Amino acid sequence: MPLQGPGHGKRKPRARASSGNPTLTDVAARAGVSLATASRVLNDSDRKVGAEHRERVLRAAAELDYRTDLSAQAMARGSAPVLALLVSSIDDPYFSAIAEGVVSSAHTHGVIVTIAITARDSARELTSVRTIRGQRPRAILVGGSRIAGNPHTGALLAELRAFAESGGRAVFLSQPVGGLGAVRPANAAGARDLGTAIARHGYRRAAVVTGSERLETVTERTEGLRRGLAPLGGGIAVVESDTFDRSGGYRSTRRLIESGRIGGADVLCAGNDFMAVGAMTALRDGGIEPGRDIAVTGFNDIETAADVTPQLTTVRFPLAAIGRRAADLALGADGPLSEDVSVPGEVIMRASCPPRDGATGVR
Amino acid sequence: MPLQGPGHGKRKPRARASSGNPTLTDVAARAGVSLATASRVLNDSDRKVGAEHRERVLRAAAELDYRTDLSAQAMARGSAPVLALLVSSIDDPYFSAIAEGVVSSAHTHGVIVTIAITARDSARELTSVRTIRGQRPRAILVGGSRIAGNPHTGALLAELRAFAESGGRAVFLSQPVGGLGAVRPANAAGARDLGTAIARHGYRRAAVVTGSERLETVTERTEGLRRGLAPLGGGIAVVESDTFDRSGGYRSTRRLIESGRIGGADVLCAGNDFMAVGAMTALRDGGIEPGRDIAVTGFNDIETAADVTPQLTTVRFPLAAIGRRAADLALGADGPLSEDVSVPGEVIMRASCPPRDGATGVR
DNA sequence: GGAAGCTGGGATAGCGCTTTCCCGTTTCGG
DNA sequence: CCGAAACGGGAAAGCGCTATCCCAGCTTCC
Repeated sequence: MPLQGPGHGKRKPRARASSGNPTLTDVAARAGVSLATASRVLNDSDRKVGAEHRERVLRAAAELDYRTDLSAQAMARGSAPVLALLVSSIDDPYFSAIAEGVVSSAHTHGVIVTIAITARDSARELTSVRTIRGQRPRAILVGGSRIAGNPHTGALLAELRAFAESGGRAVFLSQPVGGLGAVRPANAAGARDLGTAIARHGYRRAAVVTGSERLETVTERTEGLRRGLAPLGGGIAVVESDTFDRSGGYRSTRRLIESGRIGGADVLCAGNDFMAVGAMTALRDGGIEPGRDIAVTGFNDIETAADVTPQLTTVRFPLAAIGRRAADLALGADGPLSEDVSVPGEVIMRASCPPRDGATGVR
Repeated sequence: MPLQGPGHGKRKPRARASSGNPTLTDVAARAGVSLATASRVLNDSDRKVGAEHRERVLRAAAELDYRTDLSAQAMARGSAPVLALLVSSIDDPYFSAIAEGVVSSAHTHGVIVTIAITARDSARELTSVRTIRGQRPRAILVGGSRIAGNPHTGALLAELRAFAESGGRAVFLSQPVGGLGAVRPANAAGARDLGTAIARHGYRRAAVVTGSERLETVTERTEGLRRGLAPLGGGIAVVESDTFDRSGGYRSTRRLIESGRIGGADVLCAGNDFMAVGAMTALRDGGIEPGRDIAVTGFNDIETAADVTPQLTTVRFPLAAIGRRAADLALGADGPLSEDVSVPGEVIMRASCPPRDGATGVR
C-alpha cells in the first residue's frame, strides 16, 4: 500500500461552472499546443510564437468563443485591470460628468471601472474603500468634497495609504489628504474670478447661499469669492447654509428673504448651480425677480444653467476632462504619486448677472 | 542523481506583489489555525468553528488588516460578485438615475458594479459585452434603446444568450430581444396617457420632434401619443427627427418653423425632456412663446423639467426604481429569466401645457 | 459496551491563468 | 566546422482562496 499523507486521496473534481465557459486549456488542446503557447499568443507577450501555432491558437479561440477569465488572470498577475471610482452619488450631473471622463480614459487604458456610491456618508465611504481594496484594483479615485474635522478621515487616509503602499494609486477628485494625488477643480481661483467679474459688472454686496461650511469645497468657493470682490470694494454681506443642493438653495434663500437679511445684497451667489436654481425659485416666490432685482450666480455650469430663465452666470469646470485626467494620472507611469493638479474654471457671464447701471466693465 | 521530469525543478518563488497584501495563509499562521479554519471563520460558513479559534482568527485578521482578495475568491468560487451595467452614456440624467438605483440594489446584495459605456455605438456595445463576459459577472444589465434593423443586434443577442446559458443573468433596461429579461419604462402607455391628457386640455394637432425613428423608444412614444390623441379627434400633424438630445430638439424645431410646417400644430411634443428644452429655445428664437402660443411636452421628467420657464409638462418614470428593480431581478433567484416588466409612468401636467380655451378638462 | 453519530479541525485538490525554467533546434561567427 | 547564442516550445509551479475529504475524539443509543 502506498504511503499517503492524511487528509488527501482522490476526490471527484468539482463540477465545472454550470455548462462552463471554455478555458485556455480547452483552447490549447484544440489548437494542439501547450497552455503556455496559447497564453503567449492571446496576450501577445514578448516571447515569439511561430506563425503556424499563433494562427491555430487564434482560430481555436474564435471557434470556442473563448473569453479570458479576468479573475484568473488578475490572480495570476497579482493585480486586476480595474479602476475603482468612489463618488457620493452618480445621479448628480457633477459626478456623472466626471465619471464619464473616468470611464472613457479607463477604456482607452483597457481597464474596467467599478463604481461605488457613498451617499455622502463617510462611514460608508470607509467601508466602500475597504471592499474596493479587496478587488486589488490598479487605482482608486475618490470623489466628493472632504469634510473638515471628519472623524473618519483618518481611517480613510490610513486605508488609502496602505493601498498606495501595496502598489496601488489613489487619486482624489477633490481636496487631497495626506500627500496623495489629486486632480480637481480650482474652486478658489474660479470663485475669485467670478467675484472679480461680478464686481466689474457693478455688484458690491453679495449674499451667499451655500452648503455646510464644513465642506471644504464650500469654504474654498466662499473664500475665493471674497477675495475677488474685495479689490473693488465689494464683500460678502451674509452667508446662509443649508444642504448643498436645489432644495437647500431654495430654503436658505427663503430664510434670507423672510428675515430681511437679503436686503443689503445686490447679488446672490450660490454655492453651486443647483442651489442657484432653487434660489431663483425662492426669489420669485418672494416677489423678487432674479436678474432684474438681484443678480444670481452659480457654480459648475451644469447643462441646465443655460436653460433656466434668466440664464445663469456661473463658473464652468471641464468635469469630464478632470475625470479623464485623474484616470490618466492614476493609470499612468508607476511609482508613488502625489501630484495635486488644479484644473482652472472659466467664468460664464449670462443674463442672471447683467451689467449694472454705472458699471463700466473696464478694468 | 534523482530522476526529474523535464522542465521543472526548483525555481525561486515569484516576488510577492510589491510589499504584498496579507493573505489568508498569513492570517491562519498568525492565528495558529489551518487555512480551512480561517476561511470558515471569515466567510461564516455552515461549518462551525470553536469560539476560541474563531476569536483568534478574527483578531489576526484585524491585526494584519487582512482584506479578502476578491479575484481569488471569485476564481475559487467560480463566479464573481459582480454586476455589469452597460449604458450609452453615464453623463445623462436618464442613465445616471437608473445607475443610481442599480448601484444601490447591488450594494444591498453585496455585489460590485462595473460600468461600461457604449457611446451609442453598437459595435462598441458588442465589444463591451465581450469584455464584460470575461469578468464572469453574475449579471449584465443592458441599457439604451434597441435600434431597429441594427446589424449588430444578432451578435449581441448571441453573446448575451451564451452568457445566460453559462449561468449568468441578462436584463435589458429597454426593449428586450430574444426572450431575455427586461425591466423598462412603459413608453407606449405613458405616451398614450400623455396624449389623452393634452387632448383633454384642448389640444388636437401635435407636432412631434424626436429622435431617429429607428430607435425603438422613439417609435413606442410616437405611436403611444397617436393612440392617446385619437379618441378625442386629435392626431399628429408632423414628425421631425434629429438627434435624441437637446441640440436635436433645437434643430428639428427650427426646421419646422422655417418650413412653416409647425403652422398647423397647437402642441409640440418632444421625444424627451432634453429635446423639449432645446425646442423651447428654438421656439423663442422663432418668435413663438412656448406655453402661450404653443404648448410643449417632454418625456422622462428630468430634474430640469421643473426649473425651466414655463415648467415642462412631461411623463415621469421612476428611473432609479427601474434600475433597482432590474438589479434585484438579475441578482434574485436562480434559473433562467425572461420576465419583461413594464414600469408605468405618470403624466405631470405643468405650465408648458395650460388648459386651452374651451377645454373642459372633464372626461 | 460496541457501533454509529456528531463535531470541530486539518490537509489539500483544484479554480484558470501567467511565467519561470528547461530543452531540443537552428543559425551564426570565428 | 564547432561552440555559442538565439529561437520556439513545453512542463509545471504557483497566485489566494474554497470546499471536499479524512480523521480523532466524544457522545449517544440500542
